[in-house]
Amino acid sequence: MNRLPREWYARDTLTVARALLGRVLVHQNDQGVRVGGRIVETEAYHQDGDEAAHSFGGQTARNAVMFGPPGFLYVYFIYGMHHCLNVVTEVEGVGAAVLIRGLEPLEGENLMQQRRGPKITRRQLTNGPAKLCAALGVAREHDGSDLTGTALFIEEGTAVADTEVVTATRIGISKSADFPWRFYIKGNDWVSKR
DNA sequence: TAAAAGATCCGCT
DNA sequence: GCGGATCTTTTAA
Repeated sequence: MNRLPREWYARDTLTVARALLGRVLVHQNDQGVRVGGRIVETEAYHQDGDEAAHSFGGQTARNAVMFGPPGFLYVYFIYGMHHCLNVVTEVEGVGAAVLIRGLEPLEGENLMQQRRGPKITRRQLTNGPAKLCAALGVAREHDGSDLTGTALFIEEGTAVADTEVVTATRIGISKSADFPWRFYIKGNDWVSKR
């Protein structure tokens, strides 16, 4: 399966957020063990006019990766106990990224279960941004990882038809909350509901 | 130097 | 459905 090239990410953030649905996010360790899943829910964040974005108001030490070149991973720590995983978009200098909110498990489910705990159902493994981060074993040390590299990458998978895509407002934010910048696959079990 | 808010999840009611 | 856990980042004094 081919990995998406860097120029694929160097486009309009909303376009990339929509196009990421159906792609496969994979984390492969040194032993070649793969853990991955199909992206079923995303949210776009952009520095222009989007008060909810970390990049709104300019570059800081935390959000520096968002302003870097596209095709890299932006991981941040939130609420004192959770990590969230983003894909950097647009050309270098623009602070924009796409939050991955939902993943359908495809590979390495045993390892996911191990990381998430024994009482977790299959659907609870990855139906939320912090959950999929834990399931994939992604944390702050992966902030700034190259998505065109060999450890963390996104394969092209299968694009999703427009009839299967739902556009909605974003979740869990208080500012710019009415922007329809959330995309998910209709009826999929791993979309974080609400 | 301190304080408050935050792109969340889980367990209890 | 509601609130607690828990800590990093940012902003203000």
